[in-house]
Amino acid sequence: MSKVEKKVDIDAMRHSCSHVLAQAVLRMFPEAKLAIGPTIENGFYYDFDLPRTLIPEDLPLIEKEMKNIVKQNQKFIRKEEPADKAIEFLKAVGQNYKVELVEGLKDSGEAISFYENIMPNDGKAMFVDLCRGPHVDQTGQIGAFKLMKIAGAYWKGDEKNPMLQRIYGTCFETREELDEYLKQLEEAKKRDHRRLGTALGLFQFHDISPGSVFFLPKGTIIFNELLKFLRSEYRKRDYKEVITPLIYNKALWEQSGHWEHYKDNMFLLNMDDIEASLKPMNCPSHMLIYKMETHSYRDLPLRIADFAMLHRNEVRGALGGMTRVRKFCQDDSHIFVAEEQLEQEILNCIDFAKFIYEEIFDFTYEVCLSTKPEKSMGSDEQWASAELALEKALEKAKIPFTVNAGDGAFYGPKIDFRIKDSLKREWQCATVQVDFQMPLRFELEFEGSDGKPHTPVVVHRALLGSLERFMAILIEHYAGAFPVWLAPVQALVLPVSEKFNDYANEVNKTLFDSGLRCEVDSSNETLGKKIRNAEMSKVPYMIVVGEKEVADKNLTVRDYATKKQEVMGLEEFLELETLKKPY
RNA sequence: GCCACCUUAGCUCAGCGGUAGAGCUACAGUUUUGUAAACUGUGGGCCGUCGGUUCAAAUCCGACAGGUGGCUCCA
Repeated sequence: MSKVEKKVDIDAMRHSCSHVLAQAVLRMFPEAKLAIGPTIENGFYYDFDLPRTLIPEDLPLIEKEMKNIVKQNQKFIRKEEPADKAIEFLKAVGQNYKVELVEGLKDSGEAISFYENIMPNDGKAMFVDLCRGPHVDQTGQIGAFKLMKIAGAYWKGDEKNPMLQRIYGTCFETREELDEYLKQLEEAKKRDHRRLGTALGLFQFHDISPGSVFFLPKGTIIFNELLKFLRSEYRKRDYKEVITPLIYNKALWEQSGHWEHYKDNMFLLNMDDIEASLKPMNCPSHMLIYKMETHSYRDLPLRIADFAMLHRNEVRGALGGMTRVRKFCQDDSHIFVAEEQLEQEILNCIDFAKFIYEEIFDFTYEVCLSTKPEKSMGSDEQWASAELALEKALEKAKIPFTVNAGDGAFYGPKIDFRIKDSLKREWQCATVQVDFQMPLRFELEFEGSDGKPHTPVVVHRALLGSLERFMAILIEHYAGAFPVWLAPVQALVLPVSEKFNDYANEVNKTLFDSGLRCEVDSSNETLGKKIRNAEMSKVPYMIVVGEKEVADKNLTVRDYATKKQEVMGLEEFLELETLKKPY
């Protein structure tokens, strides 16, 4: 290969690498059955049905075999076959998963193509795989790769199908890029919210209540600051907060339809010998609240907000950190509108979300519009108008979005805001959903200007989503170094030695009285150690006081973000722009 | 729920058939410190739980619990 050779297509290279993986696995396990092996972000995977389960020690052996194949510089040759011949061939070699794939393709009219690997010198056939391509020309063009992990995966992603063994790999053009990527993964692990949560004393989990967070005092501060911020916005945006029960007679869930659709995910209990449950969501409670009074068109939009804790009995395997929990709290609201107010209200929600995501937290996010699923309630006209309302609002807000056809809730279409965690996994945070069904089920009404009863439309919306999940993402976003308004400890006063403790306490009291969350580190440690401790707990401001500061009645302020130190007066410090809250 | 792996001191981890280890933390003393680790000493463990194999189990096997990575799910 010459160095001036045109850049290989990275996806073709990764896909070729997955074929090399399959060939290597087939060498080790001739009876292996191949499923699919596509490229993914930063790499590829391949699913196999193998005679035994793989162990982690297998990966280096497979990798070694792969390196041999790359060294042989086998050629990739594309061949097309009629579907019948392809099936006949695949059946002959016992590749039943591939047979199934071709059968699925048969009627699509798509050409059935195979890629064969042959030795460059004698043309000896080494491996052949059903594949759409494209591939690189020769295995020698595959750059640096590494097999990452083994996982189980259902054939065609359906849990009724047999579970296959999936091997994940990563592949880059150069060794340097691969190393850089592996380093990035290491760095990402350092900002994992579970690790930082423990290191910074924010929260813990306990075996005794899997899937539920114990917020420690410092984590509780962050949680409550988020609530304070939201409440201040609610005041401005005319939301009305309510407090609702957690336990409900099952009759409520029967009325809402959850008993039928969601019972398996609810924690059931007994109340006065009646089946009851902890609420997994707030909607029905708010329908009840709506019905507690009569409503005029003048009341609408009526925005009911609730921070009630919700319990969902998620299957154990789905739990993970604070991103997927059993007990959580949403910044939930149900907005009751007249149909003609719908589009404007959706726009209000989107503006609110945009304000939070962009101006307050500076997140990168992706927005997705989910439309009518197969199983749904309501008329096609209603769905179409709701989908149109969501689409128009997104366009007006100038938010780019993708459409996820058929992924809406059974009661209406929705807009999701998704944010990636440190490991690049996407999590749904904000959601804005239109619902025509719940108002009908609960027979909600308002009196129109015509004096007649009308049915309102409900907008379900949560902007942070679950506060637990949002906090997890915030922790990773800031790598634990929160903006001052969220920081559990905002300033730490560090006396240079015991002699200056009095002055330190005096400074601390002034800061404390002005509302700052501050502490004095009067431990018997060197200043260097105190700085180190403060740095590790990511305190935004370290205020050093010693002989000079006592004499000049001022402070030396070390800024966590900039690592710079500046001498200033107490008043001056309290005036800092960064100390201002967004509420 | 499914597949794989993991679980040792408050935290991070070593030990992997022969009487339980380190660093940090905690506590006590010395030191009085000027911007990322002062020094000395002392604590601290049913080696996740239960069962099995063995003369002997943190170590091997099994079950259970919890966690992690995937899959499925995620109103």
